[in-house]
Amino acid sequence: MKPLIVNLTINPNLYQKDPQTTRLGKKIIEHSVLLLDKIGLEQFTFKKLAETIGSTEASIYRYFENKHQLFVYLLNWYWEWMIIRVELNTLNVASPAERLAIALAVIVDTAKRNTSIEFVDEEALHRIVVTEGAKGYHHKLVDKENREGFFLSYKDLCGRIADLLLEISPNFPYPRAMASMLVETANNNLYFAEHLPRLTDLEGDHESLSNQVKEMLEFFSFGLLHCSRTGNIRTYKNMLDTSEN
Amino acid sequence: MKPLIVNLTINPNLYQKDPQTTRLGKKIIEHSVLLLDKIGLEQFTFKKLAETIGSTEASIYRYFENKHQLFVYLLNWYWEWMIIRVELNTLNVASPAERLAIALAVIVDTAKRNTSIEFVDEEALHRIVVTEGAKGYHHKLVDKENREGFFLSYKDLCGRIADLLLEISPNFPYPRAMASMLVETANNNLYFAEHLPRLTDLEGDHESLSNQVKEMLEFFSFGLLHCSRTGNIRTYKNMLDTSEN
DNA sequence: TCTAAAAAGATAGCAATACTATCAATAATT
DNA sequence: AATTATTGATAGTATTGCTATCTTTTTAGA
Repeated sequence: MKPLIVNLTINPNLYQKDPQTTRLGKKIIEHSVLLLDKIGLEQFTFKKLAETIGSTEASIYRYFENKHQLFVYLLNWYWEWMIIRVELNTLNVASPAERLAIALAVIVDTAKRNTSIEFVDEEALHRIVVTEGAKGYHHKLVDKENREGFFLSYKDLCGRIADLLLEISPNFPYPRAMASMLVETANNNLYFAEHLPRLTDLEGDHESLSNQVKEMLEFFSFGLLHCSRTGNIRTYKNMLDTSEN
Repeated sequence: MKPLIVNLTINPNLYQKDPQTTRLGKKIIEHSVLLLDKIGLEQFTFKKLAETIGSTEASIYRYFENKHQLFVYLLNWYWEWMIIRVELNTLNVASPAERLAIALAVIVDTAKRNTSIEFVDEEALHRIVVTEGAKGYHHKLVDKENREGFFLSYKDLCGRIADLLLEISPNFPYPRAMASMLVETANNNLYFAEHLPRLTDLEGDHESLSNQVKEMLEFFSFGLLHCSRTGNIRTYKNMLDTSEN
């Protein structure tokens, strides 16, 4: 089946001129993903980007105020794409537990790709998010940018996962924290396995690794959702204390 | 009781000249913490730091190659301090579950402070770690820096928590991933509560918040440790599926 | 206490970064 | 074909991220 080519809506505060509307704009998106993947956010400059696409710094500044805005634009692209994939892949799935499992698969990128974003290398974009995504919202201007809606898509994505958690266990005490934890943990463990292996238990090639991360996230989610139905944490702690082997 | 003033050992690869040995070195540490807390990593420059301590750029470069090295130096300071606090506060505690609870309290900073680091504002340093810590190891040079031991302290800290998890439940399948998740989740939720509240369920003033984070991390840990003893995840998922609310 | 060495300060300079402004050339639309 | 939007070309500025050199001050040892 031909992948559905999706068109993403991005908050206009994230650009000066909508890059999706022009040839140069699309080239900027396309090659900024490739260049960021290649050299990383710190080394990335508009000058280098301009050189690789045969344009000029000034032209790129017409689309984005600075590299941070461009970076967050790309993050939004990614989050919006995740939302669509979760949506699409859970459409006809009745069981909320199954829908959660699908959402987790989408986030670690093991779900079958039945969507494609025009002119963007999705795997490169995923690597960028895994490697540097957190920089998008860890800085002194978060509050201002948050007010301007820079992180709406991320919050929406996490919100949908939180809703699934609640649907499964309406009394679950930490749906939002759990949702953001699952997303962050997915990315972190992919990153750690490659660069700081002592911070994870998982290893193997890309595909095997993704599957392991997915399994682990299921263990965390379904384990805790189950807990919140059956017992209370004080009890657990005491049980663990006394049944020492 | 007077707090124990601890002296921290930092990997020599993290500095050009040991800042702990000179007056200027100590001033650099002290004021880089304050300045980073105030203006953030992006705006922080050696020039500004030099101005605030009445010194010069060139002099600071004698201690640190660049601001990234200084930043990771401070992160190591923080991690080493956490290790010492966990160690000290769990010394005479027999129960591993209790020791884990203490470690979590130290990480979210609710444990009683019975140590102090000379000339460093610990609360400012903690805020820096919460806000920007992840940038220390999310970049293109991780592998090189990891080989040089830049992250040994972080891995050690997480390793100790992983060991506690295993001590409580020897069959727990993801001790390392769980340990790094707990540390990252602690920082993230403190950050989210302040800046992106939809990504967490917790709110309140600093002290109340820290306590809530601690409770949540206990819920996650003890809940999952319990799971790993009693059931298997497939079962949980199926149970959740069929016993719909 | 004098002396040598170490540390810090002062100054200069350079290449790269992060922009802004202006004007000419090209492409797209009507 | 004319008008408008888009891009390119060029220039320029302030800041950043360094390195180098030389002088002055501080420190430690004999």
